[in-house]
Amino acid sequence: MKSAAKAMQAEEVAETGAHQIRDAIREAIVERRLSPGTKLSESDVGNLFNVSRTLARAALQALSYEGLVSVEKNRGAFVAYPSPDEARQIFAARRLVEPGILREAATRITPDDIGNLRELLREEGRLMSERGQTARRAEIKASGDFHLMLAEISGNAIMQRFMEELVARSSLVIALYGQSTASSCGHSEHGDIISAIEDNELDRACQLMLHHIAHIEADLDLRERKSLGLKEAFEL
Amino acid sequence: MKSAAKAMQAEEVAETGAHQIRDAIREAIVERRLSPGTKLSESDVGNLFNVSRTLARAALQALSYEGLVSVEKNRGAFVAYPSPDEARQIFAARRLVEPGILREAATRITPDDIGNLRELLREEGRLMSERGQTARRAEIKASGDFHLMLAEISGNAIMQRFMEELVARSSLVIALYGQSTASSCGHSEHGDIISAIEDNELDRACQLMLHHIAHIEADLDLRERKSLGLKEAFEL
DNA sequence: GCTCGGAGGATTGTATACGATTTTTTGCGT
DNA sequence: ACGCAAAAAATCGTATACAATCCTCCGAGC
Repeated sequence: MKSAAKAMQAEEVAETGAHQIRDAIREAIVERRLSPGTKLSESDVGNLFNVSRTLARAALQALSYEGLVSVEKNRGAFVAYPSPDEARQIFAARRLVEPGILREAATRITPDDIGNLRELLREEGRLMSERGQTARRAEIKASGDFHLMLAEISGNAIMQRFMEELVARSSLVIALYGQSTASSCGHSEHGDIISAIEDNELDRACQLMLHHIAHIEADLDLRERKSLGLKEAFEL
Repeated sequence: MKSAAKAMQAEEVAETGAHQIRDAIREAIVERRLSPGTKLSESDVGNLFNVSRTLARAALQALSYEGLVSVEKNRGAFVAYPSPDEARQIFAARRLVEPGILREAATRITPDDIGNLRELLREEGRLMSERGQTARRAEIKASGDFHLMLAEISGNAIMQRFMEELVARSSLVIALYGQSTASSCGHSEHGDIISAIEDNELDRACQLMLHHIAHIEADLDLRERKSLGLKEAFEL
């Protein structure tokens, strides 16, 4: 999927250096190697990648447009810490757009695409059975890639980019509010959706997608954690 | 709408200076004072706003994330010149998300909101009957604001931001491919949609929205204009 | 002992400087 | 005159420098 996506999307912005840094940090965030709230100082980022603050800053700026990083004036950049309300909005957005993307994708899907999707699924399953951090991270990415691949198949680069943003932000939300340590994305549900598409049961596929998203959301505990950094943490 | 929108959205990024510049340029693009393809050199932008290239660059960068400006490596930034295919994708995206936004908005809409919408409509109508460039520009903005206000009412800041991007890019597309010099957005159709919402006829409202978008799109001539900058322009 | 205030350090905001790349111009040769 | 090549100008890419702001910590005062 990576090469295909890059190819059709045209390289657009480039911005040489900042691009790589942005992608590297985004990947770290999505794979949850960077936790929400972590400070990303411009100097540190610059030193880490051996570039000047100029580029580090540009990368952080870019990530803030995607909602993965929040920069506070004169205070610095932090890995985004989505509020429960933001989390709800992210999933509401996904419920709103994913059925539409699915419908669009279904009208253009080729046997090749289905092959690729099933391939991705197998990979996902394989990772699920493996142990270890790296496998867990790869699994997180793979489960998101399923949704992204559908967006890619839909042929609409704009919706694809939007979905990339939503999936990435979802990863943050799950990191923050997810309860089950299990897979972030019901694996079997992905397969069911593909099957429904194959069988040309569009409406059912959409229903499954909605259920799937609701499933992910149901695993969240979206109560305001007011950090209780006050004395409440010790009283009682 | 402006103050309400600002208030609920939280100021987020700030980035002080670049923010203003970005907004100013975006407004100029959306109101079509800047034509697609116009070069926006960093120095010129900087001089124009009396800031350094650093901030000018940041603003252009930001606009490129919104798809309003395309920056080409080592060549500079230009007001985006959406291809016919891009144009189709923009409207496909709108058809995909606007009904959903409308549904969401309908469940939360208050009498106050309806009042504001009707107010906006009256303003739009007033501008339509006026002559002159400034009136035309204000009308363009007002017709877009109708869609944006619905997104705002929906209460989903993420969808709202996405719609802002789509509406802005639509303006570029219409500037490039629009045929009728008339209003870019069927004025009466907006009113019909509000009425349908008021009457609680949700499905009809969505249908009207889809027709409305199709209407706008139908006014476009999306044939590849290969600029015919060659001799073809004079042969024959 | 606690609070308030200020010096010091750290970090961001913005400007400027310099090297790299592209575009334009100029001038030579044919 | 035309075309091509090299120099000049313009513009971007990145680094560095300086100013402004914020945070920390220490000391004076109550």
